[in-house]
Amino acid sequence: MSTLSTKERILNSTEKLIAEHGFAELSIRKISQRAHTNLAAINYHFGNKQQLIDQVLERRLNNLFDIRKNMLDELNQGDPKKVCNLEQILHAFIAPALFMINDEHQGGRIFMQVLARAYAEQSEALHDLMKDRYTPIIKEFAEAIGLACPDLPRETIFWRFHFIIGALTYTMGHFGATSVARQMPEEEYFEKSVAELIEFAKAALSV
Amino acid sequence: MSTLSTKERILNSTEKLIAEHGFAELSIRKISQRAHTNLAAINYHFGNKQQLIDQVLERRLNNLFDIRKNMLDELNQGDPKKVCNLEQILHAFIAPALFMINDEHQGGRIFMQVLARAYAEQSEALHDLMKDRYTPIIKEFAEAIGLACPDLPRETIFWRFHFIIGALTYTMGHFGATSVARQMPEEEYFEKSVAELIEFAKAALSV
DNA sequence: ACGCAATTCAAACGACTGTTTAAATCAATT
DNA sequence: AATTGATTTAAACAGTCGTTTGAATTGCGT
Repeated sequence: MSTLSTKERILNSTEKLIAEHGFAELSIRKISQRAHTNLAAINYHFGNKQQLIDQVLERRLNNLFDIRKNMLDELNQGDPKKVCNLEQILHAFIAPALFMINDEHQGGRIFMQVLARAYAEQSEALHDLMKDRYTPIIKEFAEAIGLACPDLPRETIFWRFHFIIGALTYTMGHFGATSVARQMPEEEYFEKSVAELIEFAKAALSV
Repeated sequence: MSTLSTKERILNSTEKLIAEHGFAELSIRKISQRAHTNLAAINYHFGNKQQLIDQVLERRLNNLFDIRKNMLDELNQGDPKKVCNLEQILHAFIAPALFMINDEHQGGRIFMQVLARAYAEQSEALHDLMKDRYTPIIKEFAEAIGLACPDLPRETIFWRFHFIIGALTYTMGHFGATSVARQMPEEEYFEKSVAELIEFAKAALSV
């Protein structure tokens, strides 16, 4: 049916179905139907439904975290104590997430809706992934921001960064919805979102 | 069993079950069991499951919007063109939402997790409610912020306010989780959240 | 071309889903 | 006390759910 393997087709159709209709209506029958395969293929390749969902989340999140980490390391040049430019730090954190959304070919926007829903549902697998991979990188970014904003107390940095993550998460999850309401072309609106969010974060950290 | 009516007990148990286990595991059998009533009582009082969920959302959202609107009108003194203090405007928007969270007696924190989940699931009923009631009030606040920040372009106001709403929504949805991680008493942490979020929003609108 | 392992498939399992039906119970009015 | 309407109940309905089973099929190394 396609050049992709059964396993890949299952992962893709799962992602699309979650984005389109949420977790509530997600069934392995619909998944297998959309992936042009059999019911039992899912249990064969992934064990059970939950482990399939976990792998959908992991597949892209690991990628996002790697990109963020690499961009920060490039600024750092391997030295966590190096003082970097605030805008570049924020760019390294924000841009990969939003670029992933705009990567229509790879279904990035779809994934962000999936992620937003899994986050709200407080998925256990997602929580574990966050603790193991996300939190350490968050801390690295917080450290870098602290060095770039020497006038702000450590505690303030924590709070402001927390709120910036909130603004980013909200924007990612509602990107499709808001872009419809705008009158500019979607591509233009996307780039505007990235720029405005970075400007917003800079302003929030400047006082 | 209780002083509350069957209808109220159903609404409350629904809210609690969504907050505890999400929409995925929500069944009218569990709801009726927890409300100490019969299966068919739900269909009798609410028509069907979806209309029950809709009423759970509406019950509290209408209340939140009313409070916000009243607080803004008090600042305005009924005149939408009156220039108000930025901090007071932000307080009128942010505080009612966070106070609702802290109202443990009325189950406010529970509701905010419900709201976060419904929002992620892109509930149709919630979307309609937003369009009819939320959007107009958002616009009123945006107007008031615009008057309070004469140096910022109208478009910038739009973006920054959008991000502030994101930070607020994120904080509401994850309040339970983050408060566990903090070492200060919960009550203190709550008040700190409100103050920090208002300071954050002020900073984000000051440049 | 054979044999073995990996993969795919149809079918069935038991459990759970939302909703409907009609009978039973309750509360209030005449 | 009888009657009426509102409420609650138990039971059944027709689907869908995730998972398992064992047979059929495929593809690859020999």
